[in-house]
Amino acid sequence: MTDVAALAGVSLRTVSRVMNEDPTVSEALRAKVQDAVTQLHYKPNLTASHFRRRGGRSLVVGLLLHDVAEPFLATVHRAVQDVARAHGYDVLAASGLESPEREREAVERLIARRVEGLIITPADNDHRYLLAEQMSGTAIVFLDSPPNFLAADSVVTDNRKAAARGVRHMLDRGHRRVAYLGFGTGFGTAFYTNLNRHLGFCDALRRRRIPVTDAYVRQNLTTKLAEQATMELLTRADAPTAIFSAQPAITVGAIRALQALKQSETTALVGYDDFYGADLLVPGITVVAQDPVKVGTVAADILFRRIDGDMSPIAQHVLPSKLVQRGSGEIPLNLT
Amino acid sequence: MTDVAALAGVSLRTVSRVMNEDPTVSEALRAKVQDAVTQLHYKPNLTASHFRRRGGRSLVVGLLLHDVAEPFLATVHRAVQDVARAHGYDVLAASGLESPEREREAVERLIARRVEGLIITPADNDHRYLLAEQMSGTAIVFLDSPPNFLAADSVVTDNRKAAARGVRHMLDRGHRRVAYLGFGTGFGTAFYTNLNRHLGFCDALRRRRIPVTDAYVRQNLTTKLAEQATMELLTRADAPTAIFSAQPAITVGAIRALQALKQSETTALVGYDDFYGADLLVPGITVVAQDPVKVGTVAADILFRRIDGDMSPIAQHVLPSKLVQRGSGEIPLNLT
DNA sequence: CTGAAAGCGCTTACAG
DNA sequence: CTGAAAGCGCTTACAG
Repeated sequence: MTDVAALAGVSLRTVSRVMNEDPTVSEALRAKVQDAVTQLHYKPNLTASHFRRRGGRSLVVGLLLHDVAEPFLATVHRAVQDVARAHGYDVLAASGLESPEREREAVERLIARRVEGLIITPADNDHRYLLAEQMSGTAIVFLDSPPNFLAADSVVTDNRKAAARGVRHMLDRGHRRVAYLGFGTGFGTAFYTNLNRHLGFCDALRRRRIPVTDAYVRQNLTTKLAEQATMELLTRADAPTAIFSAQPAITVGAIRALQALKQSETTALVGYDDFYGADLLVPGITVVAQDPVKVGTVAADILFRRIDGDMSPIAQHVLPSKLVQRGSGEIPLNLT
Repeated sequence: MTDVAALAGVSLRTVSRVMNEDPTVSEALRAKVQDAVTQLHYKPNLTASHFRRRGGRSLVVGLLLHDVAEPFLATVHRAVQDVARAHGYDVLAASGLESPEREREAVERLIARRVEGLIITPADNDHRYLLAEQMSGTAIVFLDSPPNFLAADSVVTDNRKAAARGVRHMLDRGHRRVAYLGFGTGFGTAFYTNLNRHLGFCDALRRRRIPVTDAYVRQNLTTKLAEQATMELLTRADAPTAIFSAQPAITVGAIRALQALKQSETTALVGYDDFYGADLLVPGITVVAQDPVKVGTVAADILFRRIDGDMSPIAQHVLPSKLVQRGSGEIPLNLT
């Protein structure tokens, strides 16, 4: 910029004004500066400019996800990007939060980059470490599960109600032996969402006065383990006739087992959250699903409202899930 | 940092050394500084530090993708993130490159942020606008399709060979009437990859002395349009008995049509690139697929090698695709 | 409407 | 081993 000023024969300040499209610059000077800019291939340095700017606004927000490649989160990411762009912000995303330590490390990194806001899908169960940052003015929104030991906005789904609804859907069709295939225990979002989906499962059974036992409950599953668990459950004497799966990865494992056992058409299956191809399977897979675009958009909207100075009380925003009937969940109990 | 120095009673330089874990600092001073840091809740400002650092290294690379939510690209993104993290870099990703203008806008933005490297899935057909940036030292790697009018590294797939192989797979099973369902014409990657896949399709036919006509070729499809095109093609008198689909979104459309016509088990289908659930369908969908993790890792490796000063000649890296047989591509010609 | 100067939070030769 | 000073590329009161 100094070079531009020198070549154009004006002061730094004038160049700065031209670059920022300040209207109070005479046309003649503007032209001279523009000429110098093109001659020197000058490109503004956003880093330097925001660094110096009032309040040191970086025009960057951070997004912490377990994995940007996970389809649901990838769609959330895109939605956040779109909102950010509309506000003139860029988004710095980090993945790989497989442990509380990794979450903190990634957060530190983003804080060091002076992001103005942070959207977090938590991997940790204790967010007091964010207090100082929050007090220094950084907006923080939690996604998928609320923070612990910290007052901050969050955007979550009605995990419990939605799961109950999915299970009830199968109970309505005569099933009484329903399996629950769950994932994480442990930390953060995995713990929170799985817990609530499991509670919803229990709610549905209890409401129908079906004894809630752990006999049909399997936790800590992956795709592979879900396949094995399903095989094992379905080959028991008192095998479940319906399955509720808490997550797409697990649903896929269950489907593999059902196909191997040739029971896809006879065992009811409802999964939590939609996945690509679910409608192409035979039967189509019935799911209770959240809308990832909505989740990302709402979270980003709240974040930018806070960044813009919104001081309204902190809130937990609960988004509804919807039941998508495709066939697998409508399979009735077979009274042979 | 000034505050920390004041509280610890040392100079700025000493604080800087401690923060950067410079070993030539006495233990006593280190302890004093650390105390001050914790007392003041001091957090280093990466922006300022890299801003001042030799060469103005930002430790950020930019990643331009059509859509971070697209499953293939989301996985590429994750791979790039992982490599970047290993190098101590963050990645700034931008989506929504639906036009050459948007590509340029996004690139300008990243340049203004002084990224040290750029990985681009091009939407434009003319990359001369990047020349100045390239000469100023920014590493640039193209993904999915090579640059035009610019000498830069690229990581692409053997689109033509892989498509030919997929088509040949069906010809080997007796088919002679094969349809090609393609996507973009127009700009950038969509144009390049679709063109080469189509050429591969033609290669395979020609090698078997099957006349290459446009009768079974449909371009510019989306999922919806692919479904319609497939319906239309299969209800003709001389309907094709095999289908080659150039992209997952299109493959899904074709599958819908095949299911609606109850011809999933009788019409051969091979798709380009794998997709979630392809192995769960009945029949499973045979695909020629690239490995997105590999694509992202290779591109990032090259980028960081360039950032680290590698001056070896610019190269086009061609990654192999593999044929994944799952059933749909092995359906033989039915000689009724 | 424009120029000269200070300063954002750091790092880095330069002395000592 | 450490301090005082300059400066990265900008913006912003302060004068004129």
